[in-house]
Amino acid sequence: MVAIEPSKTQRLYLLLKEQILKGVLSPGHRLPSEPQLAAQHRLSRVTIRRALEGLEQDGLIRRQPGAGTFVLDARPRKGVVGDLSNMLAHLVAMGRATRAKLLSFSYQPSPPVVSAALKLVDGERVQHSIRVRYIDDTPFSHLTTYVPERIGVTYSEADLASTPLLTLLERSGVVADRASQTVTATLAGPEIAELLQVEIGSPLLSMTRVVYDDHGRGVEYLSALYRPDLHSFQMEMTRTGIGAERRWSPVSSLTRPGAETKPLPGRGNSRRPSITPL
Amino acid sequence: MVAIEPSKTQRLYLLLKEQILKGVLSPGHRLPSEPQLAAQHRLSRVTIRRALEGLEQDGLIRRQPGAGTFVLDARPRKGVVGDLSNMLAHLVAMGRATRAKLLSFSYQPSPPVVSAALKLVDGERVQHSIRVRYIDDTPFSHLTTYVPERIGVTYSEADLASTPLLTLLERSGVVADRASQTVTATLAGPEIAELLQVEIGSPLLSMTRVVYDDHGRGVEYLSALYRPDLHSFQMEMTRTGIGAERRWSPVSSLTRPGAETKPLPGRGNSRRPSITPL
DNA sequence: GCAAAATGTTCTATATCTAATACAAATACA
DNA sequence: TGTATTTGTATTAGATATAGAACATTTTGC
Repeated sequence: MVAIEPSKTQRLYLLLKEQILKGVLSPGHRLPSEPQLAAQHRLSRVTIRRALEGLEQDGLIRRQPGAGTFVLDARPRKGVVGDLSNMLAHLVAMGRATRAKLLSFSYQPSPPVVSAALKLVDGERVQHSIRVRYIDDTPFSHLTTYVPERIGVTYSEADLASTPLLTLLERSGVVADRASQTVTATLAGPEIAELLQVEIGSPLLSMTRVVYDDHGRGVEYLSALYRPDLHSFQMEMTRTGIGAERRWSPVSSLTRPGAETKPLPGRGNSRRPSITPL
Repeated sequence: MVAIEPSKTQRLYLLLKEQILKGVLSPGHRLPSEPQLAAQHRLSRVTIRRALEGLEQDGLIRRQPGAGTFVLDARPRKGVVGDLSNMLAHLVAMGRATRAKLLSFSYQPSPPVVSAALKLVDGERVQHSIRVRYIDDTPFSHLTTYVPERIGVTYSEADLASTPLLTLLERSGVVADRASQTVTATLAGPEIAELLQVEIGSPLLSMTRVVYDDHGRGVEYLSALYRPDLHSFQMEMTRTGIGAERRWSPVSSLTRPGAETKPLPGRGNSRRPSITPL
């Protein structure tokens, strides 16, 4: 019984991809010839070529007969970079067309995980929904939400298909006050892969958020998956405290809808830590 | 020409491994039968079995003829959930033993990406280093850093192997003032996979951070990779503003070292928001 | 005890991966 | 203009991955 290993082709493909994206191999640089690569990695030229074909498809290299294989300008992520927490507001402000497809809508006993997070009594019922959100007709997030039944009944299936959940909640008188969110990385399974239009086994950003109202009661449990090629989670920080207590603290990341792009490192940035380190 | 993909066996193997380690499938839980899995994933039973064999070898499942396949309590080490920005300080505060292995240390012309981020003139030289950080002898982060040469010369190779880079910088009189960081998801290539002791093709949390001093000059470019089974990025937020301007704002997220719950990355972290309202 | 369902085992057949080789076409350079 | 080197293409052969099926053995549950 052998450990499960990836194919040699994929190994080489990932290796080269890594080096290119990482900048080890800079744009314009010529890769070793196929026979050379074959010798270096002790693989046949067929395998080398298959890996290069993958890179070519990714737009990472240019192959010129007779000349060689060259690294292209691997542009670092042209995607919509934004703070996941306010992303939707962002997109709307930027006038991007977003829509959500409702895949599932039901009332059911709360899964243990959700019960624990929202501090429900065991088996209490919740409103459960699964949505995929699109931006300009390309899927960019997969949202699974759980809301305590007492709150869930205040909106309908149609509401959920058209309006952000948080908006619905606040319309119902719920005061979203605090949230705790966790970001991790996962792999796309067959289902998710199809919905988000990525390959099975692709990396995904996974975010779990629990929202509490002003009484500290859990009102929403959200598990979201994002395509890392379309989004990344960005935040600004400042250095606060002194001595051993000196640490990074987040800065309120209100990204200005007008000001696209860069973290804006300008020293003249008057937007000082608008956050109170209290 | 088809995109380079991992084998179906490996795909399924990684997918299930993920779910188990993440707690989606809790210990004791019985997996669907092999024919069921085959149907769900549209694979042959042979393939299903190969993947399960891998998991069995890892000690993640127990297979009992006639009964089924069960998830074992392989909950590895308790995941250290923390804010990536202050993680190191955390760990130190918790008395965990961390050490870094220096894999590379050199002075070289700045890669274009780094030049752009740090706003260096093209070709300006930088101090480049690659480190792997261990906690209790298991690798948990892979760090690639670039520092402008004028600053880089203030510390030695030995310094870097023993002391956090930011500490070195501040010791040299650099005042780290602001930082911009971006979090995404990637896949582990062969090199990284070996260094972080994960499978090739495993998901990784990728963080890029640019640190600026009080004059707005870039002083450090950091590209870090984290194992999502050991760490996740957590933050607390509050709801601020009114009306259409109502948004999420981050809260200084100091995790209390004392609060040693059974965290576990991913879904189901029921840990109550442990912010210190100071 | 019996039937259903689960994993374990074995087999055949096909597709894909990989190696090895040969040759054509395009390019670079002395 | 050659000549060497490069990528593109094709063929052959063997190893491996995957699908599909049949059957044995163990367990569960009635």
